[in-house]
Amino acid sequence: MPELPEVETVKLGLSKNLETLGRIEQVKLFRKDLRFEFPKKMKNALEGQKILSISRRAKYLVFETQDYVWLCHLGMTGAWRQETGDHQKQPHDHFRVSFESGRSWVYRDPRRFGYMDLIKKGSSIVWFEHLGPEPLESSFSSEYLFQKSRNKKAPIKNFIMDQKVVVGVGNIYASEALYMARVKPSKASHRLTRKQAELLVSSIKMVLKKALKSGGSSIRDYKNADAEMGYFQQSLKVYDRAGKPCFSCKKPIKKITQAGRSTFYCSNCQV
DNA sequence: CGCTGACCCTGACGGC
DNA sequence: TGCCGTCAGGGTCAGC
Repeated sequence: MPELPEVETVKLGLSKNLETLGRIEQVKLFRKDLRFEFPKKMKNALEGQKILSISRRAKYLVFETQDYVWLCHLGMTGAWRQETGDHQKQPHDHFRVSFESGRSWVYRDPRRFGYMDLIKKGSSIVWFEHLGPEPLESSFSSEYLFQKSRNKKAPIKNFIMDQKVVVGVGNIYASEALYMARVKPSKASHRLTRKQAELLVSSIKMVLKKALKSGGSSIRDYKNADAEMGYFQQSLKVYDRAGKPCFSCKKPIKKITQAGRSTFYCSNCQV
């Protein structure tokens, strides 16, 4: 679930009525680790703090309190749930913060590929040090991608999924953007033409923006348990459509494996 | 340097 | 019905 657009949507959801949340009254860890151990100081440090803002960098949620930057990466299956009053712990609930207002946030993550970290404000955030530009910011330009891809032999799909190149392009949107730009995923990055770099950059931006727009509904749907399907079926042109006809030329969509991940493309439309 | 495969973990799904 | 293999949207790392 946690594509960049969904992390953004989670951010917006948690940001609602942030000013009426009040201080963090209690932090509860239901286990000692997710992908990594929770910071030892986490509970003590956060209790009494107030969440001042929520932002996003790459696929990290960034909670700013008076004294700390609290990071949360959702991994593959991480999700936040907002609750009011008393609630029963559900399977795979690992973490809960309760606020003065009586509201609480519960982190659930079946596969536990997510993680959290707590950094004293003013300290450098190591997790962010080697991240490339945000895909929707102007610094991610065709000129940037073109220059960056010179002398890189890696397939273009791997290249755009490399967080040092650009953040937030996941496995689904990599395939989708390459299809939109009509670029073959296996193409060596350094062989990308200027024109293709332009098309690819605008495709990445377009695909993410479109997903961002339907992101809200995707999250609502997600809670309704069956709407995730609807979201996928409506918006994805190649992902998970192996063997099905290309919407443009009707030839069957191909599925290959690159760097251990599935890639979907049209061998006729993409060059 | 770049690529593959293993790994972290659980659940869903399809085939038999 | 149930068991088993495969795969999943993220990311890192050793090893070739």
